[in-house]
Amino acid sequence: MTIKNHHIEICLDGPGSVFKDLSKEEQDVLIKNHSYAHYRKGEMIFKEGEKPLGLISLSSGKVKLFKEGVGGREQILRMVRPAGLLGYRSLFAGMNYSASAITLEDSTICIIERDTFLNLVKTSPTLSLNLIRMISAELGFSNDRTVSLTQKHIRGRLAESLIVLKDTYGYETDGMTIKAYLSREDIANLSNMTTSNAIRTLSTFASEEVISIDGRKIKILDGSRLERISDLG
Amino acid sequence: MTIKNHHIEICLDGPGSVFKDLSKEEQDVLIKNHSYAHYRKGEMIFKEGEKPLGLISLSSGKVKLFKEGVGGREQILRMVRPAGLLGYRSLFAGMNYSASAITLEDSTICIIERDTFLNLVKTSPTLSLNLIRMISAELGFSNDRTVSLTQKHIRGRLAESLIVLKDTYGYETDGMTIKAYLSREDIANLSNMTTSNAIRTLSTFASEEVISIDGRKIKILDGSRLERISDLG
DNA sequence: AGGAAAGTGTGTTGTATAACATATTTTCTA
DNA sequence: TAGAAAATATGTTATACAACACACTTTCCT
Repeated sequence: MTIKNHHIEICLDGPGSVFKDLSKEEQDVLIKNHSYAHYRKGEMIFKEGEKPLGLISLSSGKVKLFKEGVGGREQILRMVRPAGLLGYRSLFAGMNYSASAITLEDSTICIIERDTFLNLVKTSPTLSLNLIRMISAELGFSNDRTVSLTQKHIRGRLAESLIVLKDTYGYETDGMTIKAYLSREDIANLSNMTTSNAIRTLSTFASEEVISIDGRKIKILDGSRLERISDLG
Repeated sequence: MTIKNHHIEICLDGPGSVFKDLSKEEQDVLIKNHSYAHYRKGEMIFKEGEKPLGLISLSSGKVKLFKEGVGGREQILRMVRPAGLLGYRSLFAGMNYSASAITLEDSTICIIERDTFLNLVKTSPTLSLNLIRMISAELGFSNDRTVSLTQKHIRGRLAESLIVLKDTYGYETDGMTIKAYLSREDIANLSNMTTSNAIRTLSTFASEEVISIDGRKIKILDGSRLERISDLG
């Protein structure tokens, strides 16, 4: 039996992994045909327009997936956490990447070779159903965000983004601090607003004691209030 | 052998159908386990929050899929054409509909019973791969739209919507008239703007001779110019 | 260590577009 | 077929937010 190293183990069995309930044999194929890579904080994993080499699964760290819009303005589409996949869309479509991925902290990825992955999808109903469910969920998220980002006002958009961050990365052990330390610029790009307005609105939330801020550390003091701000738009 | 009626035939073999290259046996299962329904223009097929009964495939007509946002404001997520699917996302997630569907003209749908569909997905790698490809494509579309709708200015958003309509429904035989006759309000809800601004901007485009308008009939006079307006934002 | 670069914070101005108002035309429907 | 309702059209006003300017602080290099 092949010995799983730590990185691929997380990619296979980590939270929400699409490979979770595959058979030993199927997982073995993946173990034998993967490689991995480390990236330091702020490094680019891939860039819009490049050709995908394989399926990427995040083993550790945090990654932002984003598109460049009008005038190079960045819109973050999704925040990725370990066992999350990157680049599968382009892989299935046989197209080049239509978004870029950059690490937010030191990260490790597993890369599963293109054909290995596609063949496994063809032979494993479990995997394909997991993939269908995962992509469907992401489509739902994307649709929700389209409506939020276009219709909600600044306060609502920022509140929603903080909730998204909390839901994606969870809390530190204190049960209040969001386990993600983004720059104000990234928070702005997640929320479709300028950096200035992200800074300003975060300060306002802090003065209203909905959150507290200490550098990049954000504590959610009043979750239900934050939820209400997000819902009202 | 089961005789295909006209409606299910389109759903199985129509343009972009995910059932297209299924085996005779597999298609037969669908033929035996489907029903169909007619809707007149403007009728609701399903509403956000309702429970999905089965997979819906559009056999004829046109349908808008939309979400209600802040203050009931409608955002059209997708325009559906024959052989396009509706409601699969909720079906896979086992959730209620998270968007509503209304016909834009008299339409016919085929309904494939929930379990029939899910079982077929489990046993047919062809179907699951087709589904994965289709959902991936839609996710790509959704991501693109998120960026366009949030970042482009009114002219760019409207231009893009006209291009989307043209790409989805094509031209009439004259090769200029968009084969879709939406209300100004629907065009606005597709483009994330108010009805007034949709009307105004359409007029401007007409006065610039990029398009011509005659009631709901829209002719694209200068496609490359329209493309440029869309790209510039 | 010391200078540059990046990130954070706050006030001011400009503008795109929503909101509103109202007229006209077209489409339903009883 | 008349009256109501919906859709289209256009002008005016209000405002949310981007854009800009600038000070201050932290982080990054070599």
